Amino acid sequence: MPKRTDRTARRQEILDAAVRVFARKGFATSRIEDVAAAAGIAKGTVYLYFDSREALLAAAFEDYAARSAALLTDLGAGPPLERLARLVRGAAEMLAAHPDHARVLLDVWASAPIRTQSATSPLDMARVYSDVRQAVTGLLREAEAQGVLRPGVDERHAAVIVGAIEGCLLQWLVDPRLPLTELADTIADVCVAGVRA
Amino acid sequence: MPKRTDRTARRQEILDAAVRVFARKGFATSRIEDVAAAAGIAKGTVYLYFDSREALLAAAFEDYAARSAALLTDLGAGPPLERLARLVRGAAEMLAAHPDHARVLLDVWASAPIRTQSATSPLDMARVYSDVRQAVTGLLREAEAQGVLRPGVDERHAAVIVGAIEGCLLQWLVDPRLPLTELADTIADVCVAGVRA
Amino acid sequence: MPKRTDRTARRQEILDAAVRVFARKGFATSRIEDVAAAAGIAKGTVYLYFDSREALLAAAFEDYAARSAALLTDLGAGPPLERLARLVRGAAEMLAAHPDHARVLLDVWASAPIRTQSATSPLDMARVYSDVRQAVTGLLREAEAQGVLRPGVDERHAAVIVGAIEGCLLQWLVDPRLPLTELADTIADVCVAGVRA
Amino acid sequence: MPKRTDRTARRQEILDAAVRVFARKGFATSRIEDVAAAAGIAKGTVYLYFDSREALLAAAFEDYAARSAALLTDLGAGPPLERLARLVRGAAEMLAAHPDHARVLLDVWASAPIRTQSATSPLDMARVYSDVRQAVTGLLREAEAQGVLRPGVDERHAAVIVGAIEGCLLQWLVDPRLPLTELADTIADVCVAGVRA
DNA sequence: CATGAATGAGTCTTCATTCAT
DNA sequence: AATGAATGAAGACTCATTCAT
Repeated sequence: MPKRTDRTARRQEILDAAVRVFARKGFATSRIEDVAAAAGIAKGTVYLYFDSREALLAAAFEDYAARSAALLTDLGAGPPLERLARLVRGAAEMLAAHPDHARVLLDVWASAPIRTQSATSPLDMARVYSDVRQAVTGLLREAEAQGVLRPGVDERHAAVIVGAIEGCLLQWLVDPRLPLTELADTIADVCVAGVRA
Repeated sequence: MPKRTDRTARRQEILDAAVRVFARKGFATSRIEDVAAAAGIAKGTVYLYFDSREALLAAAFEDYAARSAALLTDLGAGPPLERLARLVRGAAEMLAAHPDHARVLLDVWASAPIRTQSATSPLDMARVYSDVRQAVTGLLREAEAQGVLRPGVDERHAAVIVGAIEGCLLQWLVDPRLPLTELADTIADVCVAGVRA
Repeated sequence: MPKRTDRTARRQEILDAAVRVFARKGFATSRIEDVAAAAGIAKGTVYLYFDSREALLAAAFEDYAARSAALLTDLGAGPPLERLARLVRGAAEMLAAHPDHARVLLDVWASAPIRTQSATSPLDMARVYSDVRQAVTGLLREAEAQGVLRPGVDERHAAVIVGAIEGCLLQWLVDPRLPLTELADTIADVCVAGVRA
Repeated sequence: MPKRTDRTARRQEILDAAVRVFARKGFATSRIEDVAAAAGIAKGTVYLYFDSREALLAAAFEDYAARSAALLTDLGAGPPLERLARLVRGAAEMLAAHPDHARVLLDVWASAPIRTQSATSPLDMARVYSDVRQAVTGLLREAEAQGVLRPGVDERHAAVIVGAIEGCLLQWLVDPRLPLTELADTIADVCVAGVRA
């Protein structure tokens, strides 16, 4: 019942609580009241900051999408395959560093509607992956121009590299015993070795 | 001579209808009545064959798990890395051949409970992945014994290979424009090249 | 929990219960559960027969509209002003005979949206009154043709005659001490005397 | 010298805003926040001037009741039937001149509790109509004393006359295409002709 | 076996009202 | 006085599940 002034901070508190709850129970069985309780506020207060339960999931996705986009711009300098390895490791580490957010991705994936045509949804996971593939494809092209790639490498390989990351993430989410962090190097390893000349 | 179809066949009809419905709308928004309608039967009849809505999802998972296990035993003969490539391609093709079942995996993943320790759930996706990783690890060991592997390859690489498949599946599910079938060779390509000596 | 077969009868039972409840408490404060309780069924059952709380009000209105339309066709024979008197009395008696339905009209009126243009609403009270005015206008025209009307009578007088009925109804609804039935003759009296040559 | 306006004026501003809002959306769907927004103030401020949402409706009714009472005292001089016609026209014109207030009457009517016995409510519409009927009855008695009434006219006719006004108002509220102002003369016409000797 | 009417627990969401600032 | 963040009671509606027919 305190009168908070920083709407943004309060919003983030609620979102963090939501991610925590969604991660524990899954989105499907998480009630708004659970989120409110986790945030230490009343049910109705959640609605002052988010339009609906869905909006909480969408906001969580936005957080992820933003972090994901940031990865693509912080690759530093160096040979393209080195930057690729950095990108792969960065992604794995980012996911491992935010396990609750990562767990919520399962729900984001599941709530992705069948996208026959285009249609932009609030949970445009397709766009995120497309962007990452673009970035990887760019790095592969650079490497190819430098002659360090074996022939026949194309954007499909970008999909496989992105897939390797997400697939390891998935296995880790489904079975936390899998050491995602330790896997980061291996992913980079396989991916780079898999395309190098 | 049962009436029209025996109990097992009718059960499978219902399950197929459920998979169809779950694939279109997602498990969360699919109602028992939708499944019944898709199967051309009444709501109550579903309960004569399945204990609950959850049981339908579990049964769909079982179908997948069985097909997945089958993949591991039909690798034929030949050099281990060839069999590995066959396994990878087989998995991708199996998934692409059953798009509705594949879509339901999104819901299976999302309904995976947090599994701190062991705990066997009706949706033991962890077990499935573990089995596949075991198989891949076996092939890698064989290859290693034959000296065709570069040094340092271990069971982590198995996780990455499995991850590449599942991650491509995921991207395809989230964005059907991605050509999963065409990707099969590329996945095998990268995975094998990524571990070969 | 009995298994009823006559859907129409059950629907009418629920609607009757709803009218009873709405009449006692007003639509605004009547909960679906109240209606269900009055009908001796569970809350959810109401929704098997009506889409929403609003739909119950709309259905109650339909009952009224139908009864109202019936009034316009059962005027029998005789001089037009006699038939007009019969119409007026019939309306008053019909309303008095169904006090609960009449009370619900207050809520129907209040829920009539502002109808700037045309737009057909499920509660088209405007249409009902328009129809009655048409009928009254028809009778007045007949009377005029027979020369029994004083000059200058037009469709406005129809509105006033309809108004007299509805206005008495309103006063009765707001203050049940007013004897609507006794008023029927007076309304007919004033209306006929007010237009006669 | 109060800040900008004194308490009474501010209260009236809010009430006017409320009437505007209630007229557009109906009382049932009007939220306090809507009223505050229409008045250009914050939600909480409304409560400094009105105890509750209901109190706003009651206050709107009071305004109407006061205007209605005023009608009864400004009839000027002249023959009683002339004053009656003036009263009828005055009522219709008053209502037409304040369409928002008139629209709110629909909600006032609908919120009238079932009044089995007496019971004074904050929305005593019964009292208002009773008072008007008294006034009309007074005029009719005067006319009767002057021998200008046909025999048999009593207080029931007063109810019909009041009913004619309110019923026309109702039709206009439900269907704004009806020209209430033009109807004023017709109402007076029918009512006077309906009772004159 | 099959049906589908009935149930009622479960949740989202709204919004009148309060009160700390 | 004014504000608007916070509250939480209230209620519409859904739908998995049951069971009488």
